[in-house]
Amino acid sequence: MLNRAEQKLATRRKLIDAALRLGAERGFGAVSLREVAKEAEITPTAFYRHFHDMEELSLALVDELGLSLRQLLRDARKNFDGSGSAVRVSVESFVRYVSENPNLFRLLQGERQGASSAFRKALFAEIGRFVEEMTDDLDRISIALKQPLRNPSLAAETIVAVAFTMGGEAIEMPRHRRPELVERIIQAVKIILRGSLLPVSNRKRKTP
Amino acid sequence: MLNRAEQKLATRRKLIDAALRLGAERGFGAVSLREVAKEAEITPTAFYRHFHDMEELSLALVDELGLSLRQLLRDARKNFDGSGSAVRVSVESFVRYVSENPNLFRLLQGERQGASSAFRKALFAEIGRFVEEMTDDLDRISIALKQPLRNPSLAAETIVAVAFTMGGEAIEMPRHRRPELVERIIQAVKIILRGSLLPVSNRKRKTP
DNA sequence: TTCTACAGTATACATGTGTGCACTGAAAAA
DNA sequence: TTTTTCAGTGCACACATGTATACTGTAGAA
Repeated sequence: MLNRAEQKLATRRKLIDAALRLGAERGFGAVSLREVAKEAEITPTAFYRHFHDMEELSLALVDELGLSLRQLLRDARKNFDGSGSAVRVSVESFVRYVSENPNLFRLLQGERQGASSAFRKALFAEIGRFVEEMTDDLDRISIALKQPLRNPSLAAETIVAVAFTMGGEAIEMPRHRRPELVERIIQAVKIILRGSLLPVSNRKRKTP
Repeated sequence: MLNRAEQKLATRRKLIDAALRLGAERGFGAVSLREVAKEAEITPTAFYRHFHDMEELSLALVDELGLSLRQLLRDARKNFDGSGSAVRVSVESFVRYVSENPNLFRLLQGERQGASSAFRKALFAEIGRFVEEMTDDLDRISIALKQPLRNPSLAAETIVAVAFTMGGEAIEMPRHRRPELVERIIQAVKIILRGSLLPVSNRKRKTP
């Protein structure tokens, strides 16, 4: 069986999952402590054994989100075996991630505006980390392909903005139409990468 | 003085403004009917003379948003006198819009996820209209400049996604740092436009 | 085996919530 | 002038909310 610490952790998980489920539908600010407790099958007062208020729970959700985003990056890199299109593989990983973690993703996109200040700060920190990692990837790729980019960090930020925005649509879309969405995101990302390329100097072109 | 119909309209405005103010901070789902009524300085029961519930109020907010977005487009076009950079003028108009209508903009960006289904539907319809108008503008400009674009509607969608995402940061940013943000958005938009340009065929380049 | 720490329960209370009902007073219609 | 209309009020209700206080049962330390 589970020992005491494990049991406590399990209940904590239940609370986090409950908050995620309820918050994704209505927006996190509209979820009450009592609702979360009920959804997690504990009494309202037992809630305080885990979090001192809803605000603290929300910060735990952001941690959860950060973790999952790093997992996403790892998956995307793993799935890219060197052959094929890195963009396609990444976008596919991303849309799969959104499909499999709709509640976390809703948190990410929905609470940028609207939540408490501490919450927003934590959220933007996670998004910032994600953009940084993507910047590193872009740097590496552009060096490997000898296709230098003007402003890799702006390119990364732009790609993330577009992917996150368009990715949000995936959640409410019937599954069979998601491949179309994947194609559109891929096209958008390619537009951004193409627009970020430094022009190849004419000299090189003219003397093959 | 105000006649009866005007008075009623004035109170309706107060309700809408109140809802916008409160909803922008906490997320719309977290705002109660009673709060809105109090903020608008009427009794809770008088609320029902204007809207049959909070959901209906929220749809009025979306109308408000649509109106303001069309106003934004008109302003941006008006401010562009033909000289200078159309991108710069548009982005400046946009960031000014966000600065002057922070609550409407929060509604736009914050409630895509999380609100009721009818609300989201209305919201996306407005965003869709905005993207369409921008597509038309891009078409016109690219024809005027004889620089055809691959996929104007995808370009427009991408530009809107990026501008709306980055524009959201303007609200919480101290005023004096907004010019930097404007520059970053301008760069991002230019990246997208550049990436959307059809390659100039080599033939034309080689025979001037 | 006894004792203690502590996750979870039960009960209670003040306050907030949506909404029904009967009302008022003044603008507008008759 | 009299009557009607109707935005806004006051009160009342059943129910939800956050949280304080006292409790219980059991895992794990002594």
